[in-house]
Amino acid sequence: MPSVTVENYLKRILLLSAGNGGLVSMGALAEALAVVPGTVTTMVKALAADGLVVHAPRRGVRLTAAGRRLALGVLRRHRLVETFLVNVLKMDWGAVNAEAEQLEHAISDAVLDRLDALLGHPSVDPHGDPIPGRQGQLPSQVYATLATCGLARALRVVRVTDQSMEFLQFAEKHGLRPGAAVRVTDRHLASGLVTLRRPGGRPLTLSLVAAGRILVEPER
Amino acid sequence: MPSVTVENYLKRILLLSAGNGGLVSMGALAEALAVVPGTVTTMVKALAADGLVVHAPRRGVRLTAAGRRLALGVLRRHRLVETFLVNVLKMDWGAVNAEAEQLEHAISDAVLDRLDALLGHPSVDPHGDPIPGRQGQLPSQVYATLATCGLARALRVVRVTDQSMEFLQFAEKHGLRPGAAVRVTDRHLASGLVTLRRPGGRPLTLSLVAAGRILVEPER
DNA sequence: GAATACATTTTGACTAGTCAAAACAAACGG
DNA sequence: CCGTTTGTTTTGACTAGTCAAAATGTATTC
Ligand SMILES: [Mn+2]
Ligand SMILES: [Mn+2]
Ligand SMILES: [Mn+2]
Ligand SMILES: [Mn+2]
Repeated sequence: MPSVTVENYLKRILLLSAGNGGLVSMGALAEALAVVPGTVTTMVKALAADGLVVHAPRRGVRLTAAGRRLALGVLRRHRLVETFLVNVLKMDWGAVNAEAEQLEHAISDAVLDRLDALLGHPSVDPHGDPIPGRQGQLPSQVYATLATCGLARALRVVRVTDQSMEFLQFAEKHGLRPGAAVRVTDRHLASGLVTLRRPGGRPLTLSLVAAGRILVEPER
Repeated sequence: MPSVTVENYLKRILLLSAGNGGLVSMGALAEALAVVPGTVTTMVKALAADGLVVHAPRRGVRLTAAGRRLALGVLRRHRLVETFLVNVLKMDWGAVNAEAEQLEHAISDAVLDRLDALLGHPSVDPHGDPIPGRQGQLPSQVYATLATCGLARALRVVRVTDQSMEFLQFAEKHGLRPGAAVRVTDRHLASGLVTLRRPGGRPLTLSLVAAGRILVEPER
């Protein structure tokens, strides 16, 4: 019963509220939703009137419990759909975000439950993004990134936090998907470069910014 | 790029234009779309301005080639989605129409092609409704119905042309799905009753109207 | 502590889609 | 034929969502 627009706003607020204390600025929201800031102000006031968000004027917006519940539902649909598209339909993991952006609004609970069962109740999507549970549980473990981890340690990629097709295709090409073994051989702050090595692969150099988008955990 | 509303209008016009010479009345369209007739008149004028339909005022509306092309695309998505929901997700064939009504607007060509391949390029959906081809080919074979076929002949159900959950569950319960063997043992026009027999099943009586919703062909 | 810069909010306008109710045209029935 | 019924169109109003541009508030800088 919430509109596609409302679902997109709520999901986006949820995703952006990770960084700050849950407060999302109008500007960041406008940018992410590709609308003009004035539009966001207007919509956020409407969402606040519906009890889905709290609007602190000139400071930002945060989800209420009800808003968060809805947002997690959308996110669950999004990530289960992505998992389906990759695992069952064998689509490219760089393409599925755009597809799921539409499908997340068209999947009923009945279909979602069947999909979830078909996929074996996965806990993460193809990018390693955690899939919220049916009751909205969202495990939020903190991981190191290739920009912050220790040097020379045996690591495993757990998540790639960049939805852009270019980055994902680049990562895929170099075997940097969740589960892949990797170790950082060198990190040079002045030049902003990180060098990695994958077992049986050529050394790979990328920027600190890019490295920061790849989350890792110590091997076993 | 056509909106959900436009897609629904075009698909509905296509489905309703079967009966007449392609001309659909405003009233029938309004009824089917669950909007008021004035709304349909307004929308149809907008569709005509976009070259998707031809509006003959006070006579009706018909699809242009462009409109028909779009409508067939929506119908293809609808019926492939229904097939997926029944064949892969094992959903009830009475429930899938409502689900597909939403999903038909959210499926991209890329996803549709994969789905089509996964399903083995089916030519009909779970109700026996023909699935338009990628280039919009729509086989329109004419079938007899249980209300019009010959008596005592060995028949096979090919299609059930009623989307309502009640009818479909009723049909399912009595084994009347596409492929099922059946023969009409008696037809009584005065009372409007048709009696059938399925091999290994009890005799079943239904109204002429209901019988007319079940299309059949001669056994082999 | 002003002056300036930047983000946010407000205002006014626009589009898509809808309804209620009045006006209208065509068909029908006596 | 002429009045009545029926379906269609028109009119006016409303909601959701959006943008452009002006107004406003808060931070930053000197
Ligand atoms: Mn979306
Ligand atoms: Mn993802
Ligand atoms: Mn639909
Ligand atoms: Mn069907």
